[in-house]
Amino acid sequence: MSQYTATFILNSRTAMQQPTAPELEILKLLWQKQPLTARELHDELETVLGWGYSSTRKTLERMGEKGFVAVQAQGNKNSYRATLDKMPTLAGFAQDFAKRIFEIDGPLPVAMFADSKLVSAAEIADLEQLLQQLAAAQLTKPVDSGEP
Amino acid sequence: MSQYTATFILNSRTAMQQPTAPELEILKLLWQKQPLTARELHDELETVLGWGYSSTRKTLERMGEKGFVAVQAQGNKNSYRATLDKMPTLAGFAQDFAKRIFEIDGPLPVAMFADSKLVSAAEIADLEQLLQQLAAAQLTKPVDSGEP
DNA sequence: TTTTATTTGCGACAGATGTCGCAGGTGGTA
DNA sequence: TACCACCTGCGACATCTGTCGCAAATAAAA
Repeated sequence: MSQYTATFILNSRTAMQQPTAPELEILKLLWQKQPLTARELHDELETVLGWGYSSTRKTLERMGEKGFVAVQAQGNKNSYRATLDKMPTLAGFAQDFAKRIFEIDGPLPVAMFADSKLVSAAEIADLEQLLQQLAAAQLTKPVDSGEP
Repeated sequence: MSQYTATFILNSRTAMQQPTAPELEILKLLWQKQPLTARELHDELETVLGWGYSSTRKTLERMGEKGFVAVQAQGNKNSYRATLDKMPTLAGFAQDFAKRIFEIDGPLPVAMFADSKLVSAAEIADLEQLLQQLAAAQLTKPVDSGEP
């Protein structure tokens, strides 16, 4: 079975939000190499996002509030580590995409992820599992009536 | 060849934005049956989004400003029609998803859309074309340096 | 220990989105 | 023609995001 916990499925009431585009960029870096300081993260992101250092830090700060990353004060500087697991997060995006954009109910065929620069063969196997779980969970989920 | 114009590719400076989640919901309805009045749209959306009538109209209004829909004053009531073409829009979402989330450069395999409740076999063929174009366009596109 | 280079926390601001409510028309009906 | 139901334009407000800048704290260097 999968070594990951399917972070997204739980928590129906709080509607666990997905990371935004820039947040995902940061998470990707962290999944590659962990932990990293704000400065390190920034230096990599700069080329891609063209941000000022402050923007990077603010984003990190907000990600902390949302529980996407954990801060570790190491001496005087903080370093960050992802608290969101890679594969469940990615699977969540995939499922949401399939469902919301294309109205595909069953799990997506993992074949489509073969060319991804992000996932290894081993991870693809996990992804398959996760996608299946998510698809199943979705079918049993009652229609959200949006009551506050 | 595809009967659609690839609305998204053009327009590099203005960065043609994609519709948001609720906006897409509205577009989907319009692609199914066109034109529709605000009230008609609302009655269908209500169950899914749990919105008030005003919210629906405001969203429609903003979609008009963005050029996603066109308004037609018919007597005293307005009806709306989508100005965004279905397949190019969907293809845009797919490509963006592949690229931004999974870092897949080539075009997505169309097989994955087979189970979509949204696209017919004929449309899948078009989708394939569009995805290929988008993937190609992406490769030649220079890195965005974010200069204002 | 005084200075200098970095950090960090936090406040700010503009723009996009979700979500309403109100006031002023218009058409049909009594 | 006076009234009622429904429509439209438009202003408002709370959030979330993207993006900074500043001042206080800390570590490293002189």
